[in-house]
Amino acid sequence: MTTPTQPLKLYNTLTRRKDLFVPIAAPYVGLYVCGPTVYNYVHLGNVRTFLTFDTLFRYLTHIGYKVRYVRNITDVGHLVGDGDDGEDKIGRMAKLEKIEPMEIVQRYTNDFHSVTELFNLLSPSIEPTATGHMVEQIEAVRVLIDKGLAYESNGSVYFDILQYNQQGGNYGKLSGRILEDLLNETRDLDGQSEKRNPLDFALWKKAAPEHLMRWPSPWSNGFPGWHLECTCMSTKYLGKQFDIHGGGMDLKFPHHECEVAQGQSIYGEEPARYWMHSNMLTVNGQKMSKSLGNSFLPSELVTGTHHLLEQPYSPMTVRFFMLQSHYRSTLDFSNEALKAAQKGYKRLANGLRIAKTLTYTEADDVAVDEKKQQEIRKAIADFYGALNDDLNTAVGIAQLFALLKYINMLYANQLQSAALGEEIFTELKESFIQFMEGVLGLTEEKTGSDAVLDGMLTLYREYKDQKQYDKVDQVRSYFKAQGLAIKDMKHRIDWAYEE
RNA sequence: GGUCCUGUGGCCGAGUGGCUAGGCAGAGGUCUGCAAAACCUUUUACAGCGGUUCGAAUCCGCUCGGGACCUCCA
Repeated sequence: MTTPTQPLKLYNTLTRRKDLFVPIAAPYVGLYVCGPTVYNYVHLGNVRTFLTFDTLFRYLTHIGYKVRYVRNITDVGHLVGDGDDGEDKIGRMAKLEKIEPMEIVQRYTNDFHSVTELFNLLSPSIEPTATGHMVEQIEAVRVLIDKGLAYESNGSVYFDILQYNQQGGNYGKLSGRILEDLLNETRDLDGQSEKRNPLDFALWKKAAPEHLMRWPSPWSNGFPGWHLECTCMSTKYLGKQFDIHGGGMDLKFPHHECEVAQGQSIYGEEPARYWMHSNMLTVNGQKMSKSLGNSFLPSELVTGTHHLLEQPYSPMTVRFFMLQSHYRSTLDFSNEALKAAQKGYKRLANGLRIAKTLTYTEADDVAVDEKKQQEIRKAIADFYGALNDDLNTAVGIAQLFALLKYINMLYANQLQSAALGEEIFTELKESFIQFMEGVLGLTEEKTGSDAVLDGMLTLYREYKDQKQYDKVDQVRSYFKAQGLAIKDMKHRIDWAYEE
């Protein structure tokens, strides 16, 4: 195991600046990401967050870290509606459809997995579920009560925020909130008599008689609070304190704030050293969310059936589209932007296909082109520089296009491989393939069978030699119908992905 | 209302004090049976006003616009 040498900087929500990433125990890295609540289909906004951390996982691995990537499935505990008197989301769906809660969980977990596969998101090292960690959660509640940081009320247990701060805690430090402000804001909403303070959040909720999902506990038959599962699962698999905790911007408060308070209280240590938050995907400037009804399902995207979509877009097009922006910026979803992304992605995909076929040819009569050598070296170095700078995939992709130029030139015989020298040639080829597939997760989307295409291409060549241009055009149409174009180069004929 | 983010060329989108981001679209060229692809060249910019500075898209202030969180949310 070589020690990673890339100086990676990550924007840390805790410090509000880009911090040099130094793992607790290099080369090992612990990464925890809040996964989906499986009560409905995941939409494209959700995908953006998982894509962000997929990229982080890939890059950390690429530069030599051994990453344990934990991404949970929330299958209980989320409340519906206002405050803590709401119903469990999964339970509510189950009642609506008259099926078992775990059937709901299974259905949407399956859907989630098919979506991650669609977008080429790598599987996490561990994918724990909240229901599978009931014992740990109950134990955590007990510890908090013992420490005087939680209290029972009517069979439910709440985290005592005022007490936490009196004991030296700093509720609000992650999300940048001031406790006094929070208290002022919530004063009016009071009406939740079970709590000592409206800010207190549920660790354990007593289940109402009609509530389907319930577990026995010392306090009541009930279910755990939403924030507790992540605390229990992250620390169980990554330790009391681990390297990186990620999630969507909208989880910063209260979810992650509560996790900090819980972890600090239970273990006496801040749970994560780096907190990362990815920004929202927007539609016409507004956050994409289920509740606003402006969300796209991945399936709608691929088929182009959503009323806001003018055409289908492939998963890799979307992946490329998202990677072209920085993860901390909002990204607006529009047809025009998607169409542009589609063309950009196709060019890169062609480059990938080509790069894999390139071979080095020695030639004594070809002069070495030092300028091009330097440009290639610089593009590769700049790619790392971009990713090291808080995962700037947008700038990274710009470097990919710089490399692409040389790959295309080599392929079209506009540049001899000998002009680069074997070392640079190999670096160019290997880097491009690794950056594309390994780091950015961008792969080719094959549309036809190679054997058939090769056959058609042979025909094309024959017709061309015989100057039967009407037939030639027919073959071209055949390719075009499959989203492919024929490339006529001086030294050879091949096909390429087209829009 | 409180806290915070944001406003870049036709479109998307990087960029935090001086150096061409990039993609898409547009224009011209090389190549070609014609195209396409590829490569080369190229047009359009930093919301407005004021300030700091030798110098600002980049820092500060104000104005206007957009958004997020404060309640479930990736």
